[in-house]
Amino acid sequence: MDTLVQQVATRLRDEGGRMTSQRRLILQALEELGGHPTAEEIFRHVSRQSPGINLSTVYRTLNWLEENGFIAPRWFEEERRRERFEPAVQIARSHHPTPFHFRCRSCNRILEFADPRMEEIVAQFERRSGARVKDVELTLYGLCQTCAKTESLSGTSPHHEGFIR
Amino acid sequence: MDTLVQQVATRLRDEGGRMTSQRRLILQALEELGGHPTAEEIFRHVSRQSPGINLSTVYRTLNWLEENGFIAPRWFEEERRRERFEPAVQIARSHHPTPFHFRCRSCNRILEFADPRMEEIVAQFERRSGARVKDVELTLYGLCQTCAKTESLSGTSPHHEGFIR
DNA sequence: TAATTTATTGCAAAACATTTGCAATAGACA
DNA sequence: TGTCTATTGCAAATGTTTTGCAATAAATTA
Ligand SMILES: [Mn+2]
Ligand SMILES: [Mn+2]
Ligand SMILES: [Zn+2]
Ligand SMILES: [Zn+2]
Repeated sequence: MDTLVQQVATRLRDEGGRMTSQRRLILQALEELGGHPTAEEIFRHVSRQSPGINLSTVYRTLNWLEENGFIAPRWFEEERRRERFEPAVQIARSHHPTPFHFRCRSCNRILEFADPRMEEIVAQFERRSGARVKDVELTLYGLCQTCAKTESLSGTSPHHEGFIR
Repeated sequence: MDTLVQQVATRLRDEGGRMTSQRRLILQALEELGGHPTAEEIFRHVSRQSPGINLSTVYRTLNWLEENGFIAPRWFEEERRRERFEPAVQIARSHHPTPFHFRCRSCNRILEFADPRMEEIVAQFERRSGARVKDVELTLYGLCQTCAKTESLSGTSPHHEGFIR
């Protein structure tokens, strides 16, 4: 049990599912793309290998992978309707390795980080509220190092290029 | 300059806009509803007063209020497409009074909280990454006190009622 | 107060991301 | 190789938000 495809195949077999060529391609796309690709991006990637594949197949597969803990979706503010799926690099972990994100409002670059102090913040909230916290979503928005520099040079934001998506 | 309607009217006048009966109703709805209403909920609320009002008018007004810093949108995970607007209780502040949220996955109740330690977490991220952080979004998900109790009594979640929406 | 200007509205249609019903296809297993 | 049925492709539906446009009504002017 090593590659993503194999792990998924095993889980699939356990519940009477089938490993198909489409699912194999989508899993490879997740590994090759990394980062936080959208369903659309994954679709375009697999379409190069296999032009016949359908967008709804991508959605169905992504949903199954999510329900089975292989990937996790993320949402970033204005992108109201776009889902970005965590790469399936750390498989079968329900929690993200470095769960927190920073997103540059100028170039859309995403940085990941972790901070042990979050744990105490959550613990205190639980004590005070009586609630039981299962998941934590922390996202910072602003300008990445590169964009912050460009910004300060040219006065009011010239919306420079260098986009990631 | 005291009520929300008056503040908005002033801003409107400053930029050649007009205070309409529809906008007045929507602003009253924001005050009366409080919490984190959706566009749809605001629409239903104003429709009771004035059945002729149109959903797109609600959206257009909400967008204008957002662009002008009177309200702020929030997104909560699975509700992929629903926007919840912060009430306009604290007007003309670009930052939310208590910026962090907890949302119960069982009853959808939302609790708000603040924690001064977040500031140091953000500051450290800025130092290490070189990025400039403008906004912080922290959302916790889990079970509120009430739902946590019910849950523990009855074994596997019976998805009890008492919904907020 | 009436006329003028044009921002705003209601309406219907479009946009956009995602889901779903269904008949055809193709994995898995005997 | 044949059987069973999970999965696919396709087209249509869904749910939310936006947009074009002619009609309406705030605000300003005469
Ligand atoms: Mn990530
Ligand atoms: Mn809030
Ligand atoms: Zn940047
Ligand atoms: Zn609850």
